[in-house]
Amino acid sequence: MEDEPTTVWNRPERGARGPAPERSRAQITAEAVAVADEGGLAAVSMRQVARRLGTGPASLYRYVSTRADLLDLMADAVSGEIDLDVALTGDPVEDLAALASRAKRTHLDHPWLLDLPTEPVPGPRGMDYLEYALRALEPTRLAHPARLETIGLVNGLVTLFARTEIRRAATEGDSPSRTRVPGAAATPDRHPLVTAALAASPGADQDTHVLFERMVRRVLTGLVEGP
Amino acid sequence: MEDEPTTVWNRPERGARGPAPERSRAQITAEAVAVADEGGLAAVSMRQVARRLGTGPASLYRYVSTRADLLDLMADAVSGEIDLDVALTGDPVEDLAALASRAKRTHLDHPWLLDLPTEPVPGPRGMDYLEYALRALEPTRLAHPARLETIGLVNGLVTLFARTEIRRAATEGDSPSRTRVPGAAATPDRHPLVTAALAASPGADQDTHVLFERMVRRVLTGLVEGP
DNA sequence: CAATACTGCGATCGGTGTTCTCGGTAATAG
DNA sequence: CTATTACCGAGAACACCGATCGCAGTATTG
Repeated sequence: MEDEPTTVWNRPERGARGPAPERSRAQITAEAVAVADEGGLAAVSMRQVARRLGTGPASLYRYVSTRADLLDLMADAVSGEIDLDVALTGDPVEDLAALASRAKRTHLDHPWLLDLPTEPVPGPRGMDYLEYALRALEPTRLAHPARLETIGLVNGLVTLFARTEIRRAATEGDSPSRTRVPGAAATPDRHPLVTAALAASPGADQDTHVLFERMVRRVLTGLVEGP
Repeated sequence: MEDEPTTVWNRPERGARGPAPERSRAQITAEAVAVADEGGLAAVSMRQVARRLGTGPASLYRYVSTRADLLDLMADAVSGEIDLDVALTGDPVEDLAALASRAKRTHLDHPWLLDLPTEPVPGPRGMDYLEYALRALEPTRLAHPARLETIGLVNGLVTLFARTEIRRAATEGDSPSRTRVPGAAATPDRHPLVTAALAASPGADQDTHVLFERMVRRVLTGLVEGP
């Protein structure tokens, strides 16, 4: 009936009694991020991270009560890479669009962010991000819940475009005829439009980033000054 | 240099030589979907599915070359639950919005869809869906790549709203004070706007579905008749 | 100083995806 | 009609995973 707090963020980093811990959450998190950056999220196992830290898997559980906790820490750590020192202009659309751009950049730097099993519980860095976004929306007449939803939607657009850009970058290096992966199940008679559309999109057409910017601005203007 | 096709969809379901298989991909997929529906995606293990089919884990690899294949099959199977027999009206915005609504319904019926590690490779059912969406966009003057991107964006909105609705439904049954999970790392002094916004969003405000419909229509009108 | 509460960590448990192998079976080739 | 060939089922095993337990050692508290 009186169980412990459920997220990493309200569990104390360490107790006050025993010997000083030889490592810190930040250190472990940094190592885990490094592992994920080079080997993908699947490579982030307790054993792997422990090995790179020169310790045993069991020791990590002094700092983290589960693997999911570690993933939350990782997500929050890279959230801290988003620059929040950019001054706000006062135009909510412009400010949020710029923020979204920087957030997408972080997703491209750490593609494993999109593989996180469940949307991570925001930590202090994520809260800073949210606070910044809310400050950008301050000039608005939106109700408070609507502001949160707006930010959520922008974040959704970020992950959406980040996903397509990452996929595009990953498919880029392969031979074009072999990597018809998305059209594997397309049959020309049953799916004429699909085959036509797939055939007509060989080049990376134009920079998806400008499409992203335009999209975000359009959605934001619609939301901010609409009803 | 000459390796086998990489997706389930172009691997033959069975060979022509040996004894008839005792099961089919469809049967295994159906069982796996059932497992996921009641136990979440984590419950879908080869052993679990095999046990429910009354066989051993190794046998499943006659039908599926990896667990990821099984997940692809599952995703495509539930894609088939989206009704594609609804006649098109000729209004792309209206038709795509209606389609998106039905797609979101499917996501709510199978919440594990959002937990899929990577966006699954579309199968025949997914292709039917894509073909239908492209037919809806036929009256448009959009270029072919732009049509695919539009559909991708609508799908993104579907997953986005499905995620929030699922989360809301899951959090609904808990006591309101204990389940302040999202605000676990919010500190009132450092994040005044966040705490204010979180405090002001207790009720489920209004139906998110109408917000979804409005959002999709707005985005679509902007994309379809804009440049 | 004694009690206490912590840390590090080897050993271990139950579970996972996947492969090997082998006996049996059905379609095909000669 | 027989021999070959390619397939199917499945038991056993491998390597790895997340997580727990218990114990020796250590710093803080009373």
